[in-house]
Amino acid sequence: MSDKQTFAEIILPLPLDGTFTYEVPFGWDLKVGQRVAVQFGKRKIYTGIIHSFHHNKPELYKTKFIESILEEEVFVLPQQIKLWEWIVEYYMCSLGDVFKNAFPTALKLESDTFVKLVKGKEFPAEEGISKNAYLIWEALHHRSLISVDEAADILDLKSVIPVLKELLDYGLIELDERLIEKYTPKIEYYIQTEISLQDDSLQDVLSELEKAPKQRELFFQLVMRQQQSSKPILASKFIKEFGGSYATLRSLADKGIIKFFEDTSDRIQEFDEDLHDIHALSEHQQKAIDEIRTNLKEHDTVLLHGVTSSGKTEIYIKLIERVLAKGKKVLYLLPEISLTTQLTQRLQKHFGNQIGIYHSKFNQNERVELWQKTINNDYQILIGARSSMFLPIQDLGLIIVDEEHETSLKQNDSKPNFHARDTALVLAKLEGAKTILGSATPSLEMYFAAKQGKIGYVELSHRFGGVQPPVMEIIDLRRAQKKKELNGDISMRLENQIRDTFKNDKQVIIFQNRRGYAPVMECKSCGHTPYCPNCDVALTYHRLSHQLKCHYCGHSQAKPNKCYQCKSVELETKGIGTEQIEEDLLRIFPNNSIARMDVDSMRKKFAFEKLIKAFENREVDMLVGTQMVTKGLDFEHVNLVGIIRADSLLNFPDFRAHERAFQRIVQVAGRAGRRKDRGLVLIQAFSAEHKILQYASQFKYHEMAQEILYERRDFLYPPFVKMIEITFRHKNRDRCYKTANYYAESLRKYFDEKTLLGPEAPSIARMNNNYYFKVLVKILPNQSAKKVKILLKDALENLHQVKSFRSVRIDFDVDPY
DNA sequence: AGCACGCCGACT
DNA sequence: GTCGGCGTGCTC
Repeated sequence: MSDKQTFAEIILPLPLDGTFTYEVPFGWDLKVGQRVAVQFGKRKIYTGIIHSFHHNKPELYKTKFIESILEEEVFVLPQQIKLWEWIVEYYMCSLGDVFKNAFPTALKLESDTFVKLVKGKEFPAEEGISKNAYLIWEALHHRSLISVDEAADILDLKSVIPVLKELLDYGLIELDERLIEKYTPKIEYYIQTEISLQDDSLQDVLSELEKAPKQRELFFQLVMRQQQSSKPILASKFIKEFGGSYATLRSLADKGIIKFFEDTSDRIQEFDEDLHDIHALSEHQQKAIDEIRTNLKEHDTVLLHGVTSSGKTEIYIKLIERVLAKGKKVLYLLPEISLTTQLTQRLQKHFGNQIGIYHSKFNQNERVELWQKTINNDYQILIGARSSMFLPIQDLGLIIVDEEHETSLKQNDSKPNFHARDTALVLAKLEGAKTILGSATPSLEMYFAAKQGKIGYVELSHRFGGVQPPVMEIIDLRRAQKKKELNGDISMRLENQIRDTFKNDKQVIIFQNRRGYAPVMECKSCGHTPYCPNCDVALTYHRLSHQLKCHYCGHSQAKPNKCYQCKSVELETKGIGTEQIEEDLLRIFPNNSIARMDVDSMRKKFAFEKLIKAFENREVDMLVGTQMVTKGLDFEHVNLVGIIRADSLLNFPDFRAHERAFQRIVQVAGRAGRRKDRGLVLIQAFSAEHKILQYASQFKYHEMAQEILYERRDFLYPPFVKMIEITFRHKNRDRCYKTANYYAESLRKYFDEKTLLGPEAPSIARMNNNYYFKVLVKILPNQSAKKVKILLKDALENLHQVKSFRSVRIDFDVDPY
């Protein structure tokens, strides 16, 4: 027994600041990182993680005792808690927010409240007690335990608490708070028989089953199977192999001929194919590896700038092998979308079961198993998107952040708003590990850091196997339009080239930056466009479902036949999306197989994998898609890539728009001609002379970077300043603005008009019936970001002194994307 | 985030 | 009157 443990600080999965103090029951011996159950508030019980121990009795409130220890094993490592705390500080969120995001859902429990009868009590005859109370009391005679939700159902009442409270006050019922374990181990059924081929009883049984041929067949097969190997036989697999059903096996079991037994099994399938070695590295690859190693002697981080098709994966594999040989582990981070593709398969073929993959398509039970296997050191390499950096990996030696420039590495939709690349650098530092950042088009932040010598830099500009870079050609849509060389959104040049490519038995990828059919509907006579009732955005037309949908709140309605405003029936659709391009192309190429790849068509499980297989097997000639087609796909026979309208990439009201446009174009171009034949990339654009298109079409990364960096420096944008965006949200527009304004005003004394901007209404000023305002703060290089954050927090506290400001929701987004 | 408590408007 | 809607404050 440890005398240190009088009080424990507990991390709870709630969006509240800090940890909570609980008393450790006498004689308990707890460990940091263990999962415990504690009561929080009047009755709720939550799972918490032990953060630390101390004996400072809190003066301001009474502590509760820890209810129970959920298991002996530790689920969270001390270094993970350190990382969580860094995220709290840096991204200005609460520890509970991080815990909620970082920990598998199935292991974070929340209690449900049940009620049960107090024995031997009569229902009081007096008046004043309600009829509803009686109904619940009645119901409890039929079922001993009723949850609060069920009670509400019984009474068909929304607020059932007052009724239960009544019963509670009379002492008729009592509350029963239960934690329900969400993770259930997977149980599988095995079959066996005692009878073997050599047994005399075999004939007896077979003749006994004369009248049940199915049972006889299955029984016989089972006997044969057992003869061959002593491995336990999985019932489901057996049925798949020999036909029949569970019912047939059951009947055999009922007759006592076979036996069922159960066992827990892994949900995560093992990789049981043969392992392959990678082919020999090229001279350039080997040189890159040597350079990386030299760089790693001086730096903790190296940026590997390798053009598409340069064979970065093989380089990673070699580096991983070295780390594994030293007994250290590897974390391989990449954008979600690249996870489902060929890359993971390639790594698996090389490393087999040493790899654990953490995937958003895994269900909660699978995630728990992966988490457990990770902490048990079952994997040497972990691959996953953003959230895999929270896995409990011990002895981390190397982190690879592949496609480092991808903006999806930053979490935007929920708290904490962390950037996986930047957080990975901190994790590496905490663990004493090295980091490799890889990209064909590095982010300007990392490129700049490399130029300044803060991180190492290795450039690999040779494509593997002497593959030539694709030929890039810009098609001026303005000219094509004038010359009437435009068929819908497809220029004659592109159309002809597609035809040629098909003739040569090659494949085509078409990139269009927008999903859906035609994003907005417009009335031809009055110009009216239907808007979302809850948000300030035009509704998007989805042809397949014949609906108008809002991408922001999920609202959908049937496509109108008449204009809402003037009742005209002449409605047209404006703007182009993937659906419409697909339709255009199907019209032009009716004899070819065309598939669409965007969020809408890839929603189903394995839809992505299936489509990629089909394209690889050349069942599909042409792929039309959004961003998705730009990410790390490797197809041998794609010779032509078409970009429908590059302008849509350039005209974003965002300071990163140009950088991203360049990245997108170069990435999608990288899908063309990855083998012997030289690829062709056709970029259609109205602003054909745009400098970014020029740079992209000539693969002039350094020039592009130089130019954009000058602009960023002049206009105070990252990487020259750090930015924090503060979002205000409220149902009442006026109150929202006033709060944001008060907040901004209170900070003016610390900033000038160039470093404190707003409040400004965002381009979508209202979402889900909430109004939004934003304030942007820029932190100059000579300022301490830490101090600015304290300033912002203090201003928030100050703001909360005013009552009417308290109901406005305020969120910080550090390094917004 | 829950949940209680309190105030207010809408109805069996 | 009572139900349900929301604003407000608190939770170790």
